Amino acid sequence: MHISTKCSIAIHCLVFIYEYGEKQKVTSNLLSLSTGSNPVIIRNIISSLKKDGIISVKFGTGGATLDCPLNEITLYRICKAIEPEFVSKLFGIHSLPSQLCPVGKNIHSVLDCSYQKIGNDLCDSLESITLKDIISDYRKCSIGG
Amino acid sequence: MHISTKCSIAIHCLVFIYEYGEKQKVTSNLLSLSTGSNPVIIRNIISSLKKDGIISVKFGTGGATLDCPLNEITLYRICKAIEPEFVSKLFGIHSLPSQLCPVGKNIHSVLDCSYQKIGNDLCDSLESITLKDIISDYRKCSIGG
DNA sequence: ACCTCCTGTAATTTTAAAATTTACACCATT
DNA sequence: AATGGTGTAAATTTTAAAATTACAGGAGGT
Repeated sequence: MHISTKCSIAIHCLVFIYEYGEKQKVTSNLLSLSTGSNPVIIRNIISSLKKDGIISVKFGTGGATLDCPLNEITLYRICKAIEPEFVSKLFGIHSLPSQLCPVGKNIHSVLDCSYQKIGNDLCDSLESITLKDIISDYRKCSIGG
Repeated sequence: MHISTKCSIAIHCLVFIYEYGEKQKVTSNLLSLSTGSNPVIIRNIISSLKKDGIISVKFGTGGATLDCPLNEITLYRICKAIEPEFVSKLFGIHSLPSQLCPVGKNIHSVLDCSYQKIGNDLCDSLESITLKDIISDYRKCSIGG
């Protein structure tokens, strides 16, 4: 029901892999230290990104590398890879409206009309930002701080 | 971190009040039955909508009525009334990235750049839908089902 | 004046979802 | 065969949301 923290962690990982992946072996343990979250969470995220073809991981010996040009990796693609149903999960809907009440009986379809439109707009918005933009933001930020 | 179910319940209540508010006294108990959620949740939602001037409630004797033209009640206004910080809560961010890592140190600012843009787009989208649209969807839906 | 039905809120408990931890099979390199 | 990695499953802990309980107070009917 929200843009998951996993998505933020995924972006963190991708930035890390892009910036340091050629110099050193990027393991789930290293990413776990950098993000401050659990290695298993990292492995699950990495696994999702891998299935989508965004990155590839050397089996056995370990280490993740980007497998795709920066401008083809949109936020939409990342969110979708992490959680395929993220759009429908974005909206919380009360599950048991009364079927005896005319409003209760129809409220789900009514909400769907609006929520679908908002979901589509959100996807467009997520589609418009790529890892290329994010890397460029990162380089700007990391000069100062 | 998501568009709350409270928001869906609020919309449900507003439709109910608009459609039946003149014929009968709409109490929190009635809305609780129609939505299938707890009277206290309803009262809290009603209270938030009241503070925003969307509805008014007769004190003591009870009963809620719309206090505002339909086309001035946007989804943005409803979400904001229910949860003023809903935009920033939309995005989950891992809270403890390593400050020793250049990516970890800057990831929050980097994410903010993109998330702010997405948050703005979402607000525009929510602003574009009003209760007038929703009532009209409701009337279409309730003919068939 | 008193009873009833309602609102407004605080405090607690329950429920459900997310994240962490633990555990272990399997692969590649040395 | 020892080491350091991945890939998952299962159990536990943590956290946030929703429901419940409880009660003080207002307005109207009798």
